[in-house]
Amino acid sequence: MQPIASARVVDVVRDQLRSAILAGDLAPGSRLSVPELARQLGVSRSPVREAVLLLVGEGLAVEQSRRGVEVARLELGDVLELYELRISLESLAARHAAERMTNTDLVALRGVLDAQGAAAVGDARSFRELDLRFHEIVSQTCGNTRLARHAALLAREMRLAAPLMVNEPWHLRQSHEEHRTIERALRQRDGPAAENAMREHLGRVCQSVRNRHSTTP
Amino acid sequence: MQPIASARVVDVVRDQLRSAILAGDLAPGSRLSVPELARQLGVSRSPVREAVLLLVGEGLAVEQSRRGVEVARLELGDVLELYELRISLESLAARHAAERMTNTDLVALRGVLDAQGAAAVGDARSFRELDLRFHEIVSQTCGNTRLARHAALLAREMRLAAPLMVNEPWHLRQSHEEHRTIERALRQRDGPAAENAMREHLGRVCQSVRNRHSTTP
DNA sequence: TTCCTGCTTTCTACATGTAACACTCTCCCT
DNA sequence: AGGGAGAGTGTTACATGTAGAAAGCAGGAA
Repeated sequence: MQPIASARVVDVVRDQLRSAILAGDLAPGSRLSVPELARQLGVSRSPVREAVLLLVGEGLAVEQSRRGVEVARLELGDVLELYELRISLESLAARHAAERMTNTDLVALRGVLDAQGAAAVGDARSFRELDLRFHEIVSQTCGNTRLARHAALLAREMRLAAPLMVNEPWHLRQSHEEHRTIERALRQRDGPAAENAMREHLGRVCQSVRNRHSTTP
Repeated sequence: MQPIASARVVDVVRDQLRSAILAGDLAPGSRLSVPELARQLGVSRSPVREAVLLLVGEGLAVEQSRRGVEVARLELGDVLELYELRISLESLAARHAAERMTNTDLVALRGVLDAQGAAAVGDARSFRELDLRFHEIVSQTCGNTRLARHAALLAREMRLAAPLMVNEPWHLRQSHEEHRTIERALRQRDGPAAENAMREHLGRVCQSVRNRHSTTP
């Protein structure tokens, strides 16, 4: 059996807070009061304080000096910054993943895409979930552990901006097709093709977010 | 006067520990015992514990589950990972910096390069210091705050690998010339040229590190 | 010698105590 | 009515207490 070192309270609290933030239960701008959270979670303040600091390190929360920590509020500019970074990092990851992915990884990736193809019709929530899984698999199999870690951080931080995303069905379907193109390149072990496909995919999504908000400010 | 919010003990401790690590006073692999450090620094364990966790978040230390935290030990593979990321991020930063740098920034950059040109002869330590400043200025003026933050983290983490670096005078001189090329592109506001120059510069440095250690393992 | 066992020491992880500070609300003075 | 003092509340930041676990060491058996 694997090491179950996650019996640590701080890890549990961090995961719970992260889930609550990403699910929207803790809205952007909410103050994260350590004593209050400790009471609600039934633990002492120490692990809560640590967990909150870790979330700050992940970019999910921001601390203003002496006034405590609050859930990060992402503007359009932040999302564009994040996309720019994701384009750079994930296209690099895709290139390496094409050379280093195992067949098991490819099967998993195909599974995610098939599920996404089935869900793509109107269920934006499931679609986004599978989108995350797709990008996560590519990033985590690139062989560069630091690249994987930074990419995961960026992807998570971006989830805070869910309300700014474009959820039109045709747009989701287009994303799905682009995912298929990326997967094809990965399966053929064509690094440059995977890199380009990933860059174009994220670039197009970024552009659509930008258009969406420049026309309806 | 500006807000002197940095009277916080945790910030002071973090800076001291970081300096000690980067200066080599705390060698890679050293255990960071919270009670011991608290005694030495004359503060309680709480801020020390927080500071240590922050350093883990920065990649300067690693925690093995339940066995505490120790200063990160960078192998050749880690350095290559870091260079790959830096190439990706800093070349992107250079492109944007070309468009967004102020004239004041350019003057500062030129100043760093002139100092580097004067120091390049045999003083590898000063040279490296100015190398850091050069890359820092470019990254910090790119206009993308997250990109700047991630680039700064990578540059700092890489300082842990000082013993693996190549310090031959001809190599330093070559780096300096490449810096000049980058600066020229930035001054001419030529984004793509700055991007390419940065990518080639870091790529060459990375390659020289790789060669150095594949021939003398 | 090598291996096992039990003790000792130290640390981590969590809990709790507390001074100083920030915000809010009330009430009084002008 | 409007503005400001001041109490009251809640928080942060740091200090300290402590159970349990891990590492190191000693000593004895094979």
